[in-house]
Amino acid sequence: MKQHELGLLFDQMADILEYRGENIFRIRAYRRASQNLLSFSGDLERMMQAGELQEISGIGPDLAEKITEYLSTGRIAALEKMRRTIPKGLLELLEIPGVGPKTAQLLAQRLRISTVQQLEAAIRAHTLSKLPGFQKKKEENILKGIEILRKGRERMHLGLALPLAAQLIEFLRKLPGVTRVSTAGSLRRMRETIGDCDVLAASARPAAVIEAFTKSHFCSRVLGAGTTKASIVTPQGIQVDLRVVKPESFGAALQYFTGSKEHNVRLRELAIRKGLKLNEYGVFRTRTNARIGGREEEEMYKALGLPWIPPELREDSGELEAAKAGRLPRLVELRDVRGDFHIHTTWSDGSDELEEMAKAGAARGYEYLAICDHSQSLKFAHGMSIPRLRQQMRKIQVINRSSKCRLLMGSEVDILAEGRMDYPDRVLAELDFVVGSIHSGFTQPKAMLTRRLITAMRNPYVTLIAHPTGRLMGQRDPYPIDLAAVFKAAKETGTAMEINAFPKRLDLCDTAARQAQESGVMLAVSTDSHSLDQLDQISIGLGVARRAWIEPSQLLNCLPLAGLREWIGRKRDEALRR
DNA sequence: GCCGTTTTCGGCCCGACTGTTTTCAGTCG
Repeated sequence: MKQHELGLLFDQMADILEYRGENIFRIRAYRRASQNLLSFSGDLERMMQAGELQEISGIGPDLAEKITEYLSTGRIAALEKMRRTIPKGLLELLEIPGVGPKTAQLLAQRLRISTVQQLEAAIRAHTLSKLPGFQKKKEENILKGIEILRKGRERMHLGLALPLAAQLIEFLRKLPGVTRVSTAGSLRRMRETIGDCDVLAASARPAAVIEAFTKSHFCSRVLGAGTTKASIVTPQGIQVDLRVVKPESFGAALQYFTGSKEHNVRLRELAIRKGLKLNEYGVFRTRTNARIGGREEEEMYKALGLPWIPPELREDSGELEAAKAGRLPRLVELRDVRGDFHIHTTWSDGSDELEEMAKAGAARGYEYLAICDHSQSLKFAHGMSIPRLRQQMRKIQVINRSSKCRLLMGSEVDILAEGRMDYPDRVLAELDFVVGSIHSGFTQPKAMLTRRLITAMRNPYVTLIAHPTGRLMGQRDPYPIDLAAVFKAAKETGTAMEINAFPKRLDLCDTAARQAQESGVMLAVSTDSHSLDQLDQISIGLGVARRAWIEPSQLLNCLPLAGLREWIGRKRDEALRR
């Protein structure tokens, strides 16, 4: 997680440089380094020791040195020095939407304002209007910005954004003159949280679409609307940005608005070197301004000599290099998935019956579903005693006689404080599929939690470690574990690691999952469904898997039933032979 | 501050919207 801390620190350095009005390209270098570190999935410490930090894109000699300094001392002297050159509290001003470096500079130098409170008081006292270029409207905008900042600029998770996006798309598709519609932005890239919903439409008459949109029931407040784009807030308080382009530019606009920004910047740099120019209207020859594509997204990449890159990979985290070398992964898709694991029913804390789950699995074309209700210790979730577990196993065997989708006899077994499992091995041996998970003792030190997980993985019957870091977005931070050590043990013991598809969990997260996949660990997407409809959340988990560059061969769900049984059996055999 | 199938120096992505000083700087994505 050091890369995350460093990413934030470099971003702060960029803020300060920007406030001081320094070289824009130097600022950009810090921003790019920040972004790349935030999405970096490798082992920073190891790279530092091997002297490989400069292999990270955007990291040169200077920043490599700053990273080394931070990893060894926990500080960056240059940043501390920079902080002393700006008024205290000023960085907070820059957080206000609508306040950039120029405004902050003006406020600090002319009115000695350097905190949000001071700024608010000054607006209420109308002292801002004394500044050049400040009138009523601008004051109002800043007040609105402060309000948004206070609300915490909440990002919503994908589970909320996807249904809204589906409704928006249906609405837009029905408007007269609209020929194509798509999500864009972080939503299309399947980021785990979304700042605002980006939607793109193609129409020969964009202004009419914008008007219909801002007058629709989706809109409770218009933040801004021109002839080709509009930003609104829905009654639920979600910001939606709509762009409308001519059909011949749809591909270019889709590419452009899907981002990420870093991916696009790299793409345009590449274009310049090839004598081309990219924008949201198409791809053009720089010299003649002749347009050579833009109706389809593929054309944009093709013009640069690249294959189409799946949106989930567009984070400037190696996808352009892979595309150039013809080594893009064949990402896992829903049609590769043959089953789901970690399913709860009325036997513990789920709300639907075994039979209904079997039918729902068959309806999705699944070969199998692993039923994994809670184990005996987890009283509040109606964890099952051993006799009750055996009763459920008998029931499953009966259902399997007539079910198209096979139910696997499984359990979500608590990993107890010392790494011992909540059922004895003789009981685990009766099960087809054992999920191990931690539900208690989250506050143990890192070393102890890590040892606890590794001990569980050494158990021959444990197939899968569920939600390995235990995080709940907005509620509980991940508990501290040594991921590299856990993945090493997973690889050695033949234990799979879960990508839990529950929208608040998404655990492993994208970067951790990529680290696991690069370590050669088998992964599994499971929905942790507690009801029938939650089985659909598999697509959210697959989004994470795709962001982690996972191919079908690296995902347990893609094995046919026989192959799955073989994979589970291999670990049991090898462990018992020792 | 980074980076290289034009370059180890001299470049570095592009456009919409807003408010306003009415021609463009500032901010955002």
